[in-house]
Amino acid sequence: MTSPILDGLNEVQKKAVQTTDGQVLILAGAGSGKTNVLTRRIAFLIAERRVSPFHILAVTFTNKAAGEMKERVEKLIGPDSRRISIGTFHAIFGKILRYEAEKLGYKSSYTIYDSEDQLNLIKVSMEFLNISQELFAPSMIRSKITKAKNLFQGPEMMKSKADNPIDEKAATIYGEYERRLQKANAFDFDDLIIKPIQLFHEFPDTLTFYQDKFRFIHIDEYQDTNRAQYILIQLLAQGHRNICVVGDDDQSIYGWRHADIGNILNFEKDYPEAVVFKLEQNYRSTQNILRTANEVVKNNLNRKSKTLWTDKDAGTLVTVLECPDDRAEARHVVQVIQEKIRSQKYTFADFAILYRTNAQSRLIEESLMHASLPYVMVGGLRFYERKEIKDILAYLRVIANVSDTVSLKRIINYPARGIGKTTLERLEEFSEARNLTLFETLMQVRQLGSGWLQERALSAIQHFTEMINKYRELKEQLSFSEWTRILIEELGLLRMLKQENTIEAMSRYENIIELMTAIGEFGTSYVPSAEAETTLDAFLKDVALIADIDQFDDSKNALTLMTIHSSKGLEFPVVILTGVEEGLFPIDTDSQKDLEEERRLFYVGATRAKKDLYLAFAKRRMRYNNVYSTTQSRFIDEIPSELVNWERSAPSLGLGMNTYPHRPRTRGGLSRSIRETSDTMVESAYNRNSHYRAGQHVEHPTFGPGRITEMEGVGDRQKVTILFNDGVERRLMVKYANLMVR
DNA sequence: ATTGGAATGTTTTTT
DNA sequence: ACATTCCAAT
Repeated sequence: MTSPILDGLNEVQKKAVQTTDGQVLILAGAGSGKTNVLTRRIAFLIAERRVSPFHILAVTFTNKAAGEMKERVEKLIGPDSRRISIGTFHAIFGKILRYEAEKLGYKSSYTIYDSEDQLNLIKVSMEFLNISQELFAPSMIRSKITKAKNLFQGPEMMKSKADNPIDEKAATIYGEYERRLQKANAFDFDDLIIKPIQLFHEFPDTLTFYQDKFRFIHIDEYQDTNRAQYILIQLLAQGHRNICVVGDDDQSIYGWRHADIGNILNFEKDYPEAVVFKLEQNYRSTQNILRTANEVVKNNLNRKSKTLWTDKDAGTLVTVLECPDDRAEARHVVQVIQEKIRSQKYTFADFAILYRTNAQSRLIEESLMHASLPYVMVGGLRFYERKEIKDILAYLRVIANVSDTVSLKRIINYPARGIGKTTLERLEEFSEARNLTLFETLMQVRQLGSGWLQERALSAIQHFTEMINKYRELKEQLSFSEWTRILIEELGLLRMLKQENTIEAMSRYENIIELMTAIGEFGTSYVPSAEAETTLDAFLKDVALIADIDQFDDSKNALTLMTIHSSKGLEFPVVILTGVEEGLFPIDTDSQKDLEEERRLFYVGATRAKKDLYLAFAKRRMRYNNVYSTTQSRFIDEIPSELVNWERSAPSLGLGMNTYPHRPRTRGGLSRSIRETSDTMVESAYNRNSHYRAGQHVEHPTFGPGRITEMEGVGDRQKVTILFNDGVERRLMVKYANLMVR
């Protein structure tokens, strides 16, 4: 059979694509084209096997991966592909819950609680149960509850399995927490997986419906699924028994999130008839990089044996950068990048700087800023988790779902309107006694107003409920972005921030504007799928399920900074792993199991590289407040020495202009505020040397002297095209370029 | 009810 | 070193 869908695939890949019926396990090493196989398989099902897109389910690990897969399938078979269900577990089953909420006693306007909301609710539950938060840390309780949920254990089962007083207490809190979640018409992240299981158990008809809908099931990154996800998929797959899972046990790095590597290791036991394909040819990296990754991961005992190979060249050696301390490491990494850009045909976007912990990004960022190199950072503090954003989202959530008590409490007195702690306490007691939601109590407070609250509080409450109700009506009449604009205006937050006029307030101000832009864009692009989600519900769901990596925009010409976890699935010509030290990477050497996961993480990081791989480590590093002496990671020792080129970092003083003995300090501390204020800071830098025009001679710290040939954009987005003396024309962001007028 | 300063915890990775 | 939370003062 010849089909353009199979073009360019190797033999194993073709077979994997064509084996559409029954159970298929695709063990796909890093860079072996597994996403390609998956998309072609889906296209093949539709185009060749004449399966309706309606009957296909594809679960990906991130929204970004889902988006890319959608795009690629559409390219192969056209717009019909839009009816395929592609998305993350959370997105797909969140949507199903939207339709089926009533059966479980929820409303379809349910709210999704993130871990901060979760923690709030756990604290409330503990207060209610009179359990000491000093003795039982709420965050510890949360992790126990979430673990139970991921193992598909309810409060009763958790209690019966508890073998110590802490677990028993946690199970009790779990029960109360569940009760309150339900009352708030809210699901937490884990519920998006386990409530569908519950739904399918309780309503066999519904299960049958979805079994019949999803006749062909695909799960990407199967090694990172957990127990609950496993159960959910088993239930669905029992219908037509067509299930294809793709994964790589060597890339299982989410054990700490209760992912169960056993799911992939035992697939053949679950399905004795399963056909297994091994994709072992790597199309991404050089031999040296691949050998490095293989040699290290080989030390793991618990794995399916496979060896990646490539027909590419040996390539350059892996470079180990030994640095005296963490600052020297950051500086050296930047020097390596500048040198490569100068001497070879590399551009900023070719580089990724990866680290084990987000905290490591700070020094690297400082170093990059100092050298005026453009970068995008994935992770860190997330946009939608910033306080000012969450405050506004809380309004939207309450307007969508007035039962959402966690959000309601967040905004009831923000901005301050005279509903204080005592008032709130009374209201909550009252709600509890009458089994009302907090909002219901607020609505009734006037009728019952027999002196139990002060008149001032009463009228404040009335104002508040009137406002919320006004917007509940307004949202039916105006467009999403129109009524949110009016809401934000009425709250007066922007005015407050402007008055404050601190750097931080300005950054918050900008963030709110950015949120409004995002709302505007969402409002115009969202196409409601008939009688399903309202625009508001859909927006809130998207926001709740967004991952850092989803927002990563690889079209910008900038270096990439992210954790190794976030880098899974991506590739870059040059990858620099930093902090490759004992105690940091591997971070925890307590148990063999954890160590093996760290080693797999190393494998993931190393195999992101196409051409050049750097491993940097520092002999001394600041953590918390102290300086610690460290040694190179055992992973470095596990690499055969003939693959390694060892470089010692130059001493930190007396170097060229790229060192920064005393970096200019903004007032007060650095670190976090840099990220938040960078726009403002850059703006002032931009104002200092703003008036560029075409024809002007300028100097760039990396590329040297050149002449401006073209200008475009304004403010932060201003770009210049410069013809440099090496004859290369480059387009740069003025914001980052740090040009000097000559 | 709001504000400011002190005490406390946090950093491993995140849907 | 930071941010959040807690507590006392106004």
